[in-house]
Amino acid sequence: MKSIAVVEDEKMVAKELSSMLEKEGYQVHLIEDFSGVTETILDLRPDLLLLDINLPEKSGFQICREIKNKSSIPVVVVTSRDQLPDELHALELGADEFLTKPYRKERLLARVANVLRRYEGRSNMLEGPGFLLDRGTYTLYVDGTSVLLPRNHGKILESLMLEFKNVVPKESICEAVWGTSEFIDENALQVNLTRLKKTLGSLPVKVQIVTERGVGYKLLPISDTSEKEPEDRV
Amino acid sequence: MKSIAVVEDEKMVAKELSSMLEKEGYQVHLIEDFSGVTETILDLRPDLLLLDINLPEKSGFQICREIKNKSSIPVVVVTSRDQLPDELHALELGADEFLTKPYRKERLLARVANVLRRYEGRSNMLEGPGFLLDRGTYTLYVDGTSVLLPRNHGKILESLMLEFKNVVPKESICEAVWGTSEFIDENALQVNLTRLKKTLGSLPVKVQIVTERGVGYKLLPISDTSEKEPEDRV
DNA sequence: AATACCACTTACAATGCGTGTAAGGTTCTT
DNA sequence: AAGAACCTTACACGCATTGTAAGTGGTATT
Repeated sequence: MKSIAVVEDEKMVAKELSSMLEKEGYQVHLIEDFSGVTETILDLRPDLLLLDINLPEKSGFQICREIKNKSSIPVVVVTSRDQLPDELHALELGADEFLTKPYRKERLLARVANVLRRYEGRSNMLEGPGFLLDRGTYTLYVDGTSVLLPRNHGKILESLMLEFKNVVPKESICEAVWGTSEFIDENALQVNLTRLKKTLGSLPVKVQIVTERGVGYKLLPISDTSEKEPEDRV
Repeated sequence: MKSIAVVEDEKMVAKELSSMLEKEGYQVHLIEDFSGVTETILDLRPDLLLLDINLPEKSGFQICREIKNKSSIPVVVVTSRDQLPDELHALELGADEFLTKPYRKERLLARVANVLRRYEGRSNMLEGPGFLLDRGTYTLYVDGTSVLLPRNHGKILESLMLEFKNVVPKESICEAVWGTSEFIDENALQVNLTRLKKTLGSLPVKVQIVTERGVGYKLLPISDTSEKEPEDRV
């Protein structure tokens, strides 16, 4: 069952949306506490986000941007003002659909289904800056072409992407690659990491593996090697 | 440069659309002869189709359906009637976007850009009934999962998909797999074909390799083994 | 019905890629 | 300056993919 997070401040509308979507067979999460919306949504990991732009506390645009930055959850933006700039802005921020209130029930449902269908299959794709990683085959999509990563390279990249911008301890990576088996050889990881680095370096990928001496590794956007990013979250 | 095919019967509108899109940097193909529109479009292989629903000779819906059946060209549907059923119907037929006239220039351009961006990278994907084939790595996407085909299996499937439903002579397949080099061994193809057949058989793919005795092979949708399909096109 | 041709199956050997191991070099830190 | 952590390189093993070969099965034509 697909789950949908709904962010909407007008309670009446929220209720209506909720029941409409539930009747259609979706699992709905109404979000009414707007402090820390973004985190709430990221924790929920819904299959889709239905987002009102006009919120009391925080701009819907802001939320959209944050969600799109930190995840690849599809976003459908809803607004009461039929203002073109809003729509363009939302699409710029990565929104996948845009609807104006009042909307017809069928139209909304059709759009939602459309977006979900569009993202279908992309479910086991990890999204990075400028590239996609297929978690099943470790096919890397970058710049319109595709490259096949060897399984272990892929697993390493995968575990780094899952903690994007955060340090992943070497033990975690080993566990991800060889299963929870005890440290076979730390060097094995080392070698594979180097190989992966070389591969990534030869591709137009806007990302970089940075080693954190004594701890592990992290994946960073290129031209952002500075230490300003929050990195003390381990 | 992205190319866009425009199907629109009102000449004024067509001209306007055309210049608008060209100013934006697209290569526009205006289609004004509506006999054999579908073939014209398929021959053009545009990156996107901008399609008016209300046409004199043929229903836009029909065109949309045909294009979506025979290709994976993205379709943006435009209509003058703001009728919900139209929109739903279009989306059902696989249209990617829906716009009502009169539309704001920016909105249309934004939608077009959005759709094009969405299809980016999918450019080297071949689409079959219920699955996708990445022509770069021969990753097969089916039913939400992905499988990696060996290179030669992939090449064979690729050449069959490019002539979907039509017989591909054995020589053509050999050429596609081993280059134009002379028939190495017809048996090699035989063996690989069998292996590919087995692989496909073990996947939830709605497709089937049928051998055409003395000629070659063809790819057919499953539960359509009958001989009614046009197969004499070689 | 028999034959000849074509399609299929199976097994096996070879090639190549991915991988881990080992040894030695480099960089960082104290 | 020394030790620790990290990196590089080379090599050998193993598995998947592939082509070869030989033999079986099916079909069409006479």
